[in-house]
Amino acid sequence: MLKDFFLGFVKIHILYHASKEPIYGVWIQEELGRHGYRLGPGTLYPTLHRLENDGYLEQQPRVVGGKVRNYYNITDKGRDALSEARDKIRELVTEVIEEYG
Amino acid sequence: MLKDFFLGFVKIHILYHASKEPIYGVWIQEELGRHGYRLGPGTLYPTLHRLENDGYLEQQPRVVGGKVRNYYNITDKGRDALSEARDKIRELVTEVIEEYG
DNA sequence: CCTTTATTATCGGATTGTGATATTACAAAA
DNA sequence: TTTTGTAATATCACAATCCGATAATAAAGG
Repeated sequence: MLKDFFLGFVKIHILYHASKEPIYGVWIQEELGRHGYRLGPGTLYPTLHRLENDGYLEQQPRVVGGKVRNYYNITDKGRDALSEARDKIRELVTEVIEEYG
Repeated sequence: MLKDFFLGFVKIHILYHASKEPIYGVWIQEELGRHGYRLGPGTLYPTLHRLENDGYLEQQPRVVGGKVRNYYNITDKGRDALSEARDKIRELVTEVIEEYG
């Protein structure tokens, strides 16, 4: 079910949060959990790496409480993708959900 | 880009249209094109087959103008998935797009 | 040291995505 | 009744992705 329909949603959530402030793995995992998306590390980290590899995010490791955390910031390309995603979401909403039409 | 974020959107569009009336390959391909989603037969048909295989759609072949067309209807499971998708879309909208918040 | 805790990394196999190409089946034309 | 045209669907092959399970890392506290 996640895979079938909602992994794109998850990626857009990630871009959105990264556009507000730097994020890191465990934090975004919990944030996604609050939205009902439960993904394990085997899905989460490859996804972050791919978003980075494809140029949507960039890494910025920091030491916090003695532990290294890989913070991610959104890139310009990521902002563009987020902007396009917003358009597509609006379209989807007006098509599929009547109340916003 | 399609693959990275929007294939779930495409599948939800398909479920939505199949919930309104029976659809078939070329028609939904053109309909998706109107929304800016261009997918070739190598993506479209396996996607339809998978949706059928997973129980979201069911086939109903008809002969139209002498040609066989595989019409697809949505199933109960498909309606459930569409309903869940609507919830997730609402959530995504209020989170990612301020004007609907 | 050893243990705990937080965080990130990797592995393996099944599934999926996709461009290119082939197939089907009927209609119309020859 | 063979050939040609055409709308629609099917398949192939290979790369990319998904994801549970498991491992690795590194610092803090004992």
